[in-house]
Amino acid sequence: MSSTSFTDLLASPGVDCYEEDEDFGVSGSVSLFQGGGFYPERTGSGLPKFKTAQPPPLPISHYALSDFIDSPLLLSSSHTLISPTTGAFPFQGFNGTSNNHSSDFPWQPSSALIETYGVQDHQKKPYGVQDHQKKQDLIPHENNQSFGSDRQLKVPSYMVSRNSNDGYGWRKYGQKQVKKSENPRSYFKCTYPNCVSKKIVESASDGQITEIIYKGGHNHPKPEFTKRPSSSSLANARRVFNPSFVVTEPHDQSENSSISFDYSDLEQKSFKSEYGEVDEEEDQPEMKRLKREGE
DNA sequence: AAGCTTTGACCTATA
DNA sequence: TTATAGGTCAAAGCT
Repeated sequence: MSSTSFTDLLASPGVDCYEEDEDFGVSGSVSLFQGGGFYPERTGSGLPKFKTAQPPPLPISHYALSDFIDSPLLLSSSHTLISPTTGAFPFQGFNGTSNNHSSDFPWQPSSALIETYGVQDHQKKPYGVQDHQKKQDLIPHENNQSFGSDRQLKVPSYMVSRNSNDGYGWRKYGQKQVKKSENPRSYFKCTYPNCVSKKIVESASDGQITEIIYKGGHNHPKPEFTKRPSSSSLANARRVFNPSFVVTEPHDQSENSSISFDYSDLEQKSFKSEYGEVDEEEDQPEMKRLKREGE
């Protein structure tokens, strides 16, 4: 197991390229656990402090993905692996047989900075500088070829611009063309009252999500949705986003020294909502829209 | 009518 | 100190 390579994981039948969305990154976020828990980082004023959260000493993303995967830190602390193709956790031994009470936990611990990368993007453009350098380090180029013709990764624009179906409600509050990427970034805030969680979605012109960055954490449980999508197309559309892997970075220096991967906790907390209901839970506004259109 | 996206302007951090 | 880039605001329009 310790020799599991990125390629192996890619080839693994257990890796479902159509697994769920980036929220696994959220669920798999790590840095918040060792510090005593949830940390929507806040300044003294109560505002989230994102900029100061650059943790140079030991960001995971400085390591090769294979190292990350092989890390006993990761393996020993959970039953899970991050799928390099999906960014999802296979959750071995957690196929719904475990505690499924996702609603039992008061909040979704998604406060770590999470970056998920769409695979296609890496073959068409190299990342440039700084963080992107790190990203490249995490991407075994040999494996990029595996995604060569994977056109099913195309993501409808509504997915990109809305919420990428992680179960939370997101409202777009800005878009910007940034220099270090050829793709525009869309800025989203969680629509839940008083929730400071944000995410930045970088998407290519053709609608492919190339990167998602989560900032801040949700201070509320994931909304429960009861709607069941009848549209297979919508379901399919939702599935096409295929983050190649998840990188987490603690963005609080206080957490640099020890990065904990307590996924077991996360499993219990979020798995149901991810695997059990996530197919049913839709982008809430999107569903409203579709519903309206159907009427 | 509410909630969303769009988009230009503005603010702030960084080199 | 200044220029630049990234992030956010907020008005307007749309669904």
